[in-house]
Amino acid sequence: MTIRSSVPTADVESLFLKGLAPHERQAVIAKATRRRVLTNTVMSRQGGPSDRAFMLVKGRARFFFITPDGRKIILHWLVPGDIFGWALLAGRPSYLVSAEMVHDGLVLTWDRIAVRELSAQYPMLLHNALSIASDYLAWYVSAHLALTCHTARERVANVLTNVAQTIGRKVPAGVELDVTNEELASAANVTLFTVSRLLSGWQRRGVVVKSRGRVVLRSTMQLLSSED
Amino acid sequence: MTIRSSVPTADVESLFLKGLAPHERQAVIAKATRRRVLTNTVMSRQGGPSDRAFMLVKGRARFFFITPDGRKIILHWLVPGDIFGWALLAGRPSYLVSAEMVHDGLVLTWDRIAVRELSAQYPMLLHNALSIASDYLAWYVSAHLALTCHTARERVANVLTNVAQTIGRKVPAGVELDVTNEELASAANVTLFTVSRLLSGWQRRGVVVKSRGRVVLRSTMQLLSSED
DNA sequence: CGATGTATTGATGTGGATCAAAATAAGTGG
DNA sequence: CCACTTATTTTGATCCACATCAATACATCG
Repeated sequence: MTIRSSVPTADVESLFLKGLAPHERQAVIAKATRRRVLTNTVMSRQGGPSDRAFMLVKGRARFFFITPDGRKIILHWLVPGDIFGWALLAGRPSYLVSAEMVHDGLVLTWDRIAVRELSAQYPMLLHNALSIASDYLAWYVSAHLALTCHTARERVANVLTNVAQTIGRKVPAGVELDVTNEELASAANVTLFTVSRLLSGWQRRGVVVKSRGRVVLRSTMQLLSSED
Repeated sequence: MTIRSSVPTADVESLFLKGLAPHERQAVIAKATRRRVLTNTVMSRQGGPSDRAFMLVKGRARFFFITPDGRKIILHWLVPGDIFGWALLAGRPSYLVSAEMVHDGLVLTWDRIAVRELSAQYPMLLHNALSIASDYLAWYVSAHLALTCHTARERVANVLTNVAQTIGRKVPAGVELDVTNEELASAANVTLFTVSRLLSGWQRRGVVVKSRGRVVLRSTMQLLSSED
């Protein structure tokens, strides 16, 4: 009765497990509990006690946080193989941001004890976590850049291309994304209205096709070019 | 001829060396080369090949990066004990941001080989690096928050209090900071003019005292309160 | 069919950037 | 000590990208 027989978790490409031998991966995965999670489930909560680490196996999730005035800021989408909640691995008492499921899926969960044992036994995991952390820092540097010296149009365009790369589906007409205006607005830090106007402009110029809760990107990028 | 006899590097409180026994710290430090560095020296350059890791022993440094349109964005001040350039530790080919000295000081430098050996021998270093990385992520989350939903006044006030905590000197009149308007502007992401106007307002209300290249914070914080 | 969430469109407002010009301060060399 | 240069700061006038507000239209579903 191997793990592989029940779910194909060992097949997932994960940066976190990179450099481990197959039997080591098995050992790491064996220490986790598997759990189905539904859309909108919040796995980690910003400021909440960090007592678990997670790996997304199936489905989609994303990081977000809530501002003091109650707005929701979407940071980053997660795909299978990504880990989150590793505040625990870093010895941090509480989670930095919240993570929620955006489609039904499957996650692996390690508790405090498992994390301690694993990181002691496989230093490679620490190395991989550090490497992932540095990827996030890179993401943040570019987000910082975008916030400080890109226009609203540029930020929305960027979010669209990023989202297309992570959660886009290829369809005959282009790349299809399941996102609402509100989500785009939240990720690009603009208002609903600005997103609506920008998308309308792009649709008029044939760059995108809109429908409720969905956008199809035709050519990936003549989103810029300043005319309306 | 111990390291300690030449410079008191082992006395520096460093999160990076936390949890190591004294003789282990010695071993880690022994693998580094010590170097005096002058003000304005750029230690790591954004996008440049990451072939060294550093620890600041004496003096002040800071992270910054240059935007495509040539503006300089100041991110974070460094104090003795802080490490930087650990893109290397994370296996990242190039530095994420630049780091420059802002006062003369002293740094420890590890080359690629030393870093590889040390991280293999002392997994605790990886753990500490991960912990430091998560501190930076926390900083970035709050910076993101500030950029998206704080006013110019709030951001400048925040920068002032942060800077006061890291590079402030206590003087009878309050806390003295060596910063120019331009530096504050760059860190708070506002223009020189806005900084000037805000500081003037605060000085009129007796919260700060200004002189060229220097600010004295009297009471740490009635910087807010919306009136001019 | 109404009910509810999502998207559009126009009118108006505003925080802070941008531009222009001058004042102040600190250094430099005669 | 003064004339001269260069860096830093100030103050006012103007402008604009985008938020905000208000009203309406469209989709989807039970």
